[in-house]
Amino acid sequence: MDQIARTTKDLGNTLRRARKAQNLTQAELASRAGIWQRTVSNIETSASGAKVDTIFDLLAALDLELHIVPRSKIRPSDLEDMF
Amino acid sequence: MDQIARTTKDLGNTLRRARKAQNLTQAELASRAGIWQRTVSNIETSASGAKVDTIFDLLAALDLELHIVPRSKIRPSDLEDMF
DNA sequence: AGTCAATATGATGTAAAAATCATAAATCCT
DNA sequence: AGGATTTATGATTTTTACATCATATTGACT
Repeated sequence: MDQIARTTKDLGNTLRRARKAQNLTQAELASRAGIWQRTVSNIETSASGAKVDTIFDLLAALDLELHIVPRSKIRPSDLEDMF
Repeated sequence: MDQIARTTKDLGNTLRRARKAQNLTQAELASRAGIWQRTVSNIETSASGAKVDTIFDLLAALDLELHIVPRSKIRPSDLEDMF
């Protein structure tokens, strides 16, 4: 169930889900990541494009990391619902 | 062999490898992605933090996508060299 | 409905990335 | 070594995110 992101919208949605899954408020996450609640909100709603560094701060605070993967690659998780 | 990125440095290295694997020059990639060779160079060398939108432009031009994954998760690829 | 917590958003100043010009430096090829 | 290609980088302008203040708005709970 790992999340795919191809746009900032995807990324915002994924970050929001991850945050909620860990029962964090935007303010709590922001303070952990060393940024502002305002910025978390902006990123989650894709109100503005973010900087990569800010995203990495958030990912670290959520114990997540990025995997860079070929789009066409068929992944095991895709096969699961294939039949 | 999918690439993990936790920092902009990781990301720059990965993007450069992907570009070379596809035999593209920075200028070619830049034009495909609708950005500047200068910017590709900056990102690959992590000379400056980039914007997420720019990264997504590059990833799309390279037919790559991001997967957001828990850091602690043990992946099959990790198991491969485990014994 | 009313309260409290959480999220969204207005405004402004600053910092930094991208655009855009250029050329220098490094790499590759024969 | 020399020439061509590729990458790095200097300088300036424009654009935009982030910081920082604040408050409005929404959502949840009793």
